Formats: sequence, structure tokens, C-alpha cells
Amino acid sequence: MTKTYSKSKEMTDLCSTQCWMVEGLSSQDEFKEQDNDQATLGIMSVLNNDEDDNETDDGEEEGEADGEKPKRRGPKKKKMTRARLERFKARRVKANARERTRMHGLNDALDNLRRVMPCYSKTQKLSKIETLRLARNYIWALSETLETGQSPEGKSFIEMLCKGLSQPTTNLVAGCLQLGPQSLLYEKPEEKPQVCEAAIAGHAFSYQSPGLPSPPYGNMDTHLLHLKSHTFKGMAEPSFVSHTTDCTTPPYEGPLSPPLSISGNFSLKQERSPELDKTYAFMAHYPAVSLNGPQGHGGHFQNTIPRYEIPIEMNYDSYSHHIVGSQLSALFNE
DNA sequence: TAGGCCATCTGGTCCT
DNA sequence: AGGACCAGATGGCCTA
Repeated sequence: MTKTYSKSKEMTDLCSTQCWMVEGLSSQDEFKEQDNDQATLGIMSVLNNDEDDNETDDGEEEGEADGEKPKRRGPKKKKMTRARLERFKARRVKANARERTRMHGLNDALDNLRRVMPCYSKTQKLSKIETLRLARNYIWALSETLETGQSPEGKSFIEMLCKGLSQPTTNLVAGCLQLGPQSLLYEKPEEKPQVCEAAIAGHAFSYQSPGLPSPPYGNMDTHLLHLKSHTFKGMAEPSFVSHTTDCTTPPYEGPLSPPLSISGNFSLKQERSPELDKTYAFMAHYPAVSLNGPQGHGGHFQNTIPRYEIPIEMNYDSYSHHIVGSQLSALFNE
């Protein structure tokens, strides 16, 4: 029964509890829904007649009203005078504004974080929680890369990125990296779909990707098979494909994706449909460098599908230039 | 329509 | 006293 009256508690007692109940409102919501001024007026209507700022004590009325209740201890409630109400109201308004500003700052920081994530889309933003999860995975994956001193295998790297992400986010990331999400969701290696020799031989191979908004114009492996070994050596080399060469599962019989010519479709700026804009507007965060040499002044890579860029290239470039620094740069450029 | 996500308000706690 | 931070509550919006 003991009450400690902090300033907040004071607010509660003065305004919330006393006022809306006395006013006859059914809930705090009703109280909230009132216009501030109206609410204030409502509160004012139940003020006692002491409208000066004397703040005289009235703490005895509870115990006196109910003889069975133990006498309340602690600081005594103060009457809600007009002056106190005004101060409370002003404090609350200021506090709300500060809180809004604080949350906006937090959201801005979150937006900045989104922009350095491997998959960034203005139109399909990652949720807050998924942004944090992806960031955690991203850091984890980069750390692993640094620790092992090896360039990451493409699939396992993306698997790390997608660990613990929701299905939609996994789809988003997988779509962004043009890899079917299913392969990312298998817990056990033996459950993973296997890539057959055909894929290694250079044929496009698509994982089944229900729900994946990836357009049928290539996938991760297709990319990797076209990558220059000196840049993505770990991904295009036998070490990368060796674990995926079993043909225990029938190959995907869908339409073959046209092999991507990474070096050939950079500057396409075709007209695009709003639908494409909405779904596939995954933008590179950092200027990419052509695998075949410098591509102007850090110009974007561009796939045959407008704006569907090739994040994996961008990402590795971004690691070396912006995130990991010279260490990874040396790794990938040796 | 249920569920997810978000912005906002609010009160509690801690700190200066 | 007042600000920062936090967490709960709530309502709006959107999507499957």
C-alpha cells in the first residue's frame, strides 16, 4: 500500500487515475481520445475549488472515506490545481515531443543500418527486427571471413546471412542474391538440394523457390560460374561446387535461366514497370568494380533486368572498400 | 479478418 | 526538476 511518489507517479495519480475515473470515463482510452484541451477541461471540471497553486494536502480523504482501509503512507497526493495541471500538461507535451524525436533518431539510425546491409530496397524495407538480425548475421559472416582468411563460399555465406531470418526476409535476401531460399532453410546438409553437373558445366540451374520473387533470369550459381576466379576464387572453384555435385535429386526442370553476362549488362537503363520497381528494386549500396577491370567511376552493375543489380559483386567490393578494409581487399584481389 | 509492423502516448526508473 | 531511456498499451495500416 505504500506509495512512492516519483514525478511520474505524481502524474499518474494527478491526472490519469484520479481524473478519468472521477470524470466518469470508462477507460484510459477515452481519456486519451479526448482532445488535449478538452481533457484538460475535463480534468479541470473535477478540480476542487482550490484553484490557486497552494497545493494543499488532501491526503486524508481516502482513509477517512473508507475506515477499513489502512492509512496510506508516503507522500500525500496533491490536489490537481489549475496551475499544476498546466505544468503537467506542458511537461507531458514536451516529453512526448522528445520521445518522438528520440524514436525518429532511432529510426534514422536503423535506416542507415539498412543501407549498409547486403540487401537494400527503398520500396521493400526490412522490418526493424529483421534489419537487426540481418546485421548480426552480416557481422558474423564477415568476421568468419576475416578469421578464416578465406573468401566465403557463396552459398554458405548467404546461409549465414539468412540464419534466423523470417521466411519473407530470407526470400528477400535470397532474391536479392538470386539464390532460391529453400536451400537456405535446410538445417541438415543432406537435406539440401543438390546441384548437378549440368550446373557446373555452365547451365543455369534454379533451385525451386516457391514464394521467391526472384525473376527467372539467373541465380547465385549462375553468377558464380561466371565469376572470375581471382576475385571469387572460393566460390567458383571446385571447392565450392564439390559439395554440390551429387545428382541425388532430379534437376530442376523449369525453364533454364539464361546465363548472366556479368560484364555485359552493366549500363542497361531500360524502362521499367512500376511492378518491377516495387518488387525488385534492390539497389547496390556501394559502387561496384567490374570484374573485367574498372568500370568507370564506380558505376553500378546492372543486370538485364533493370535495377536488379548484382549484390554479390557489390557486396564483395563493398567489403573491401568500405567495411572490412584492406585485409579483405588483399584477400579478394590477390 | 487475423496477424505483423509501426508510430505514438504514457508512466516508471535512473541519472545529472 | 527535468531529461534520457525503456517497455507496455493502443490504434492505424497493410497484407495474406
